Amino acid sequence: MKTPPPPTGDELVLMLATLANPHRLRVVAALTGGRTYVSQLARDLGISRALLQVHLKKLETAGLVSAQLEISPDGKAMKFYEVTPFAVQLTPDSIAAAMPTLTAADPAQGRDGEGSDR
Amino acid sequence: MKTPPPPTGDELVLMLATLANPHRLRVVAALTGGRTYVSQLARDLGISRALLQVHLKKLETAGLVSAQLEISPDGKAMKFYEVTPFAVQLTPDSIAAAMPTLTAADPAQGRDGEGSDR
DNA sequence: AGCACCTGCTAATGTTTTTTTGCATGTGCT
DNA sequence: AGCACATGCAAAAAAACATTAGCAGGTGCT
Repeated sequence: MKTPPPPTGDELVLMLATLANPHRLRVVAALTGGRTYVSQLARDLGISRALLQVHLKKLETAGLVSAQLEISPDGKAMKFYEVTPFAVQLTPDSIAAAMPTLTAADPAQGRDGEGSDR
Repeated sequence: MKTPPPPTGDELVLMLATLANPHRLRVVAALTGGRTYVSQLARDLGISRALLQVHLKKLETAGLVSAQLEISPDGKAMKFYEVTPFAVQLTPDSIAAAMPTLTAADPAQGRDGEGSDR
């Protein structure tokens, strides 16, 4: 088996920012136990559907979960979610390695504001 | 060598929330190349000292970096920072494993608000 | 004394998240 | 028709975070 391709700096921040939330971590954990549909997941986690949907959308945007809309035998439209099998190693070095691909406002450009600070 | 102890749910969120910021990631990356003092680091990264200090404080609170105040031979007080050699594997399973120790507002307690949603 | 560096803190401001509320739509069953 | 479930979206309120600006204090050198 080979190591999964390391994320770019931007992907890394997005991933970290997405996982840096209790609700979203719980969602990932819950889905690790198997796929489910929105309403059911909301009941399992004890949060409102509206809130859960927002979190699911962010997780999906970060590519941490994926969804597929299915029609249950009794005609109900249900959206099932499942986790994406991601794997990222977080260490000072892995972070340093991702920095060159971080495009977030890089101050090391024209801006300069030191000197008369005191 | 053995695997470092997995973080608790709370430590995990704190760590993720702390790293989920471009500036802080750059700080970690910069320190990976060796320790430095605040003002120098601010110049290297091209950001204000005030801003850097705030970020350093958060990184330190999360235990990702540590500092030691030193007096340079010419009498200047300088605060050196260095990275903590952390290592966390981020996968659906590692996250699920940390959930039982996540104390952030756990809806699955007394609260109950389903039923008349529509 | 005045300048160059170093550190630290806070109040105020701007921005971005997070959560709630409310409304719309659709199917099946009684 | 009315109830139970499912989905989706968006505006508005609340809370958390990021950044700036300004002030304080200290050492050494010219």
